[in-house]
Amino acid sequence: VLSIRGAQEEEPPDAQLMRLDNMLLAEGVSGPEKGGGSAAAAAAAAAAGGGGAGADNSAEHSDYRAKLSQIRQIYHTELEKYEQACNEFTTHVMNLLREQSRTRPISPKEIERMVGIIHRKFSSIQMQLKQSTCEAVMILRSRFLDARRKRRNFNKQATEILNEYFYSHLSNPYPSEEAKEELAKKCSITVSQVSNWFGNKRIRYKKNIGKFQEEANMYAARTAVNAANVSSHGSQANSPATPNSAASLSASVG
DNA sequence: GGCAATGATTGAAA
DNA sequence: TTTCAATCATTGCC
Repeated sequence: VLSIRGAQEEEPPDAQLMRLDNMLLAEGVSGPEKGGGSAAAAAAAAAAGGGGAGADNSAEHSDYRAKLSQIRQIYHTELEKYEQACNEFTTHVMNLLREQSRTRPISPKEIERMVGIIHRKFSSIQMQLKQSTCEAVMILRSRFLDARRKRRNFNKQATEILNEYFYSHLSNPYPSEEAKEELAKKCSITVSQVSNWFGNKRIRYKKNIGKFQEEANMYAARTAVNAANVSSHGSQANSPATPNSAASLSASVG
């Protein structure tokens, strides 16, 4: 009675095992040879491709699949090994008991108990295997999904647009949500990429203003030239920009 | 291969 | 929630 109660109180006995099994099945590690795995990989690839380009997605996808199938292979050979070892050990113990039965009476219940103990031992080992396999898959997935690993530099035009905004708003380089959306559209990047860029730019500029001085001068001059061109073309009527600031900027520079 | 530049992430602070 | 500051991971130049 004690042992039964103990077993029941030891949390759910195989709830964790079921969780592991479900996960391995979902990831395509323990399922049928092909199909489930590629589905999971495709889902992961789709999740990873949210950012931007995604043209070289198939290469990464196949890389992910290759690594997953490696994990899968190791998992299966290990599992098979344990099963074989379990069977061998069980028959070995059975033989011993059979031999012992010549010298002492051995009840079927005792044999059953022995087999149960052996199976429990081996299934706990299998559980460890499943757990470490799950961990390996999780690590693989997190690496695959980590956007830092497939970072691409923005193209020159995008960087120029962002820098232009930054240096022409140097006193308050915090674009509004609308401004971010517009910049994102112009640069063909996402709004969060714009936010990241400004976050990085602000902190790096602040940390080393001297290093960015040349760049700042260049963009200030360019902005001034643009402002001068706009005013010389007499397009004040359809220009929503504040004429005061533009005028003062162009006056002070040129 | 070493190194600086750069985009992304993370946790704390505002 | 947004921003800051530190850090990670990759890119690209030498």
